[in-house]
Amino acid sequence: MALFLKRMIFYKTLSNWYSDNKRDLPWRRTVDPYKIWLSEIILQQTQVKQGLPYYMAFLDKFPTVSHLAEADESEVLKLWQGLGYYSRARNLHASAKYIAFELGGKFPDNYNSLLKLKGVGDYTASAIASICFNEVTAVVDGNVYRVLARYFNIDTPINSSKGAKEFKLLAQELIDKKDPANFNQAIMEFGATQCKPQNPDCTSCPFQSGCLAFNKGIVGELPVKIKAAKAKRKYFNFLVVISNNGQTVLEKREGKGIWENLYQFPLIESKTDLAYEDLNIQVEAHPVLKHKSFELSLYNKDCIIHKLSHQHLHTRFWIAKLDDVIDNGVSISKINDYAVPVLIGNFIETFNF
DNA sequence: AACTCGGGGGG
DNA sequence: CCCCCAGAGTT
Repeated sequence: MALFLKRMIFYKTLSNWYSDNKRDLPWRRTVDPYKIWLSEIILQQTQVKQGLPYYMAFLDKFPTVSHLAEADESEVLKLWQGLGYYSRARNLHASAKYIAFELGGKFPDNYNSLLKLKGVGDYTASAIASICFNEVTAVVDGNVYRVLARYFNIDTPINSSKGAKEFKLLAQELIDKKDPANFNQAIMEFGATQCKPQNPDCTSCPFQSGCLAFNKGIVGELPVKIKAAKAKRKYFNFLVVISNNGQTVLEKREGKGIWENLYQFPLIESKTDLAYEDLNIQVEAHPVLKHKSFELSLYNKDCIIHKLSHQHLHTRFWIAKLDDVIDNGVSISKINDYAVPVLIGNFIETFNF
């Protein structure tokens, strides 16, 4: 009985707040599972402001799951360029093909079926199932962790398996069974715009009297998170070849690491900062320059430091102007057709080919 | 359980 | 420098 009442009050307060404060976002004007799915994948670890233009561009180019399924992966990656976490794009495309060609175009319509899609985990399956199909499955994203940790004063680390279970269970107890779609979206919106990570607006918060963290003065200490390892330094030396017939060399990144299936200039990678002389020798001896006559120059004397969550890339670009043609080159005039990492894209934009 | 996977923005 | 973001997959 106490739980029932608590739940009632929580949702009443939340839904009132939401109806007064919700942003008008394009994916709130539809329950088309394809569009909701697309929005959820784009918004994984990505703020609305950053993801919004990509959502519009994807729907413009791929209005339905069939359009997406029939595209080449290279097209999908090109449209995803700049958004990061490129496995999302590869998995999105793979799942579109699965839906279009193996499920006959019928979009999975429940949590368990949705979970079978590549790139769809507990959060995304819950979001689509609740928003599109009114299934009572609570979402637990970064916003929900924060709101619940503060309101209920829970200090279990949110990025531990214990925390994941605990918060999922709590959210599932709190969710409004009559309107799971509205509950899920409301609690996330509340976390995103009011119960923010920094400087939450507690003075105007409708949950203030019931919020355990506020009443103990520990809002800033919650949620608790296990610290991530510090970023590692790596040293990237790219070889920008320019042939005498307007071509350069781009290589597709293979394998499991960062930027899988994106393109880059030939790369010499090292864990330590090699001495200039050693580097120069390596660049000159690189396979793509073998048996060629060229003039080598270092584009940036000071390293460009490209910062990612888990590694800092200290980068130099070497320009090799060839008095020759090259094998397997790509026209510099078509360089913008290739999906490249931001680090490469910035160079291409700045460098005057 | 720990690690990997991007890039942008805020303090 | 630190933090976070409508997380998921791999080891």
